[in-house]
Amino acid sequence: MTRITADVRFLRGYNQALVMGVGRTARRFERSTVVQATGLTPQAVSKVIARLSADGLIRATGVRRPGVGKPAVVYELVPDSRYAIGAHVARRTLRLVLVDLAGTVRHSAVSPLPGDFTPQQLLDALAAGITAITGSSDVSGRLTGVGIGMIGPLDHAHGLVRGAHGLRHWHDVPLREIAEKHLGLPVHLDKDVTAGITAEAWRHGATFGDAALIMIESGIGGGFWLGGAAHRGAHTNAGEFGHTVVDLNGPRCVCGRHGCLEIVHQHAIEAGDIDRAARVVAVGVVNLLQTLDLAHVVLAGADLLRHPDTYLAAVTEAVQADARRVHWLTTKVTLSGLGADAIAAGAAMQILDRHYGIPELAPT
Amino acid sequence: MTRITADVRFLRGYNQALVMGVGRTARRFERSTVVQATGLTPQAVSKVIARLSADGLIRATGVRRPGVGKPAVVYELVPDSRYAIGAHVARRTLRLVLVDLAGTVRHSAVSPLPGDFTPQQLLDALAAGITAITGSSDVSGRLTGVGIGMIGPLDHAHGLVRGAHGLRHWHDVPLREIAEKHLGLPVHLDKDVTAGITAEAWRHGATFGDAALIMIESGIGGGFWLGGAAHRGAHTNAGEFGHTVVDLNGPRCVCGRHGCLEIVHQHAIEAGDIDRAARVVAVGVVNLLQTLDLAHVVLAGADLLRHPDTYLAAVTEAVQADARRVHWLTTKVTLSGLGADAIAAGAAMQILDRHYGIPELAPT
DNA sequence: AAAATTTAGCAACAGCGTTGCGTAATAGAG
DNA sequence: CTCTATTACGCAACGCTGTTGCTAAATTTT
Repeated sequence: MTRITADVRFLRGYNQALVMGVGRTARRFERSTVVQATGLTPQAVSKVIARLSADGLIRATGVRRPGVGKPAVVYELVPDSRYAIGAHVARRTLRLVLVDLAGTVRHSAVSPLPGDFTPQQLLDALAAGITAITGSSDVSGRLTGVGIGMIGPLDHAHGLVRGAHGLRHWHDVPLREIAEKHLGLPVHLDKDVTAGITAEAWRHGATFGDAALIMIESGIGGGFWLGGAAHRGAHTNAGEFGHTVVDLNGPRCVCGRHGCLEIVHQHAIEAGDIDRAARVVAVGVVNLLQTLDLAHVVLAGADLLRHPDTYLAAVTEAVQADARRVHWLTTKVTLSGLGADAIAAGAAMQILDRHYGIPELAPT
Repeated sequence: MTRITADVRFLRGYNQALVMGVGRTARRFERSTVVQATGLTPQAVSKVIARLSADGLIRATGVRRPGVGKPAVVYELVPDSRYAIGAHVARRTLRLVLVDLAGTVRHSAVSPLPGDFTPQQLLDALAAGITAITGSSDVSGRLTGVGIGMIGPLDHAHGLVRGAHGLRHWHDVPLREIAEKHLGLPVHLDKDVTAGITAEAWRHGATFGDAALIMIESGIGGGFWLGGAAHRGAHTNAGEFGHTVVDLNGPRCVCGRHGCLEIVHQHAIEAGDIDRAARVVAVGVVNLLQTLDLAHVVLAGADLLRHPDTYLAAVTEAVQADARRVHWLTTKVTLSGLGADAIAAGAAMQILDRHYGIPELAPT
């Protein structure tokens, strides 16, 4: 991993992203808010605000009278100033969302995908769906790109699908490249779970610490947010959390090992014992906490959302039991606030992040 | 986690750190090497090299004749220009090392610690050991600080030992503060495993991708290097890898759960079955790979080093079996090249990192 | 000896946040 | 009403970064 040089443009993007982060988190903000949140000098904040205003990303919306002194100008993000489209590619469905600069899902639509669909069929479905969305909304000139979240394995850096689980026509498909050509828009390709955790990080803002998204949807996966960024691993293959062994003498899994979290969970489901299934997931989550020490755990996925309260209760209880010995070990457990849109919305936010988020210093 | 502002001093520190990284990795380097490795312009590299030379951190050491054209000046890091002391605090021993700017261990000494030692006893042992080292080596004015790697739980950001496993006198001890006062040097406090993985990252340089250090030494812990930095987790408590469940129906562990990696491993050891113990660790390592997708796994720790080849073989085999399905999933498994010095040396490197490593943008 | 090639630095420049200071807008005191 | 204290905020100059344009030096090749 060769690091890239940092020049003054990095500073510009970085501090600009800090201010945008404040704007997304707090609906309205003034200069002093930003000064406190970022540590920038008031003068620097003025300059950044001037730049962002000129680009139409934020706007003045009134004044606040603090009692004595000149009233402070109140700013707000302009949600309609930029949009991105997010796609969640699952085995049989394509979910498309339109997300604005504030992170709000403005449109959401699901369409079926042909069984064992080909790359061309996906491209056609994407193009048709995007046309439908841009036709019904006025996003002219403000669409920044398309984010695609899908099952792996894939190579995020090169936009390459190495081979999607359960799909035959997806071996070493350069999806990003052909999608950009087909759609005429910048495309970002990532694993579904990584897109999902990005959405959570966006919604929570700068206060979002290390976190994981547990996704239960025809398999169990994990998306990670560590040190202020998505963690993808050395080969964009992080998150195969369902294939960690929790029962050395357990049943054989499709991956060849015995007692994977996923197969143990599945057996409980097939036995009709949702409570036990939820407790199995809880064991896996506590394993994650022991290993990574997370501040947040977010639960998501279609199968999980069939019994959200059962899973939430089991995981919460296990996490609290684990931390009971000490007062300082606090971890929040929540359901994803975006529901079924989580992955698609996160994929869209990854596009917006490319322009208005913290610039990367270490590419690849 | 409030991010801090980035100003031009960040650029200076960042690009300087890139050049220092090249200097540590390649023993000798010239301007064109740095240009290629960092992406900086030749002129920028000249400026950075001028600054570093003025500080005595690097020096010209000759010329290379590339065939045609003006010969290139060859530079090298000046190892003796800066030193740091590293301390590895275990339950019954204190290991102190002197590390130079190149990352070489120049002195190493182990002294016993009293059973159930107190903070004051540790401070005295530290002071005595440091005096012995500085007495026998000429490090006057070039000692940058003391790094302490010890068992947790602790609070890295505030330099606070919350309570060390198995030690009674260590509850909420502000070790960094009192050690800085007692020793008159800057002190960095971190978990042993985090210090250990930092040492590996230093030795491997910029090419070191996501990695873990597995430490087996009266317990099983893990140190993580993710996204170009040490991963400590939300409460500096990451790495309790030994307390992840791998056998749902396994024996009860001291932590209250059943079938933790650590207790299953310990049972195998007690049964005299080292091979089985090693395979248990291998299962844990593969679990990590599935979750985090690592490029390197480094094995370390006193107990592991009693049977290094057995562990290395078992883990290597399990990792290769896991990756056999695909060609692109490559993970290197190695023993720590620093042996028993790994933790102490890493703690020292954390001090050097503070001055000459990549500056942090997101403190706390 | 002249040309080609490679290395390296000087000087001017653009862009960033910072500092110093002046100005605008308000509330409250006299 | 007038004056003062207070708060908000921007202009201008500055220091620092890496970048660009160009010149000079050192060596091999022709």
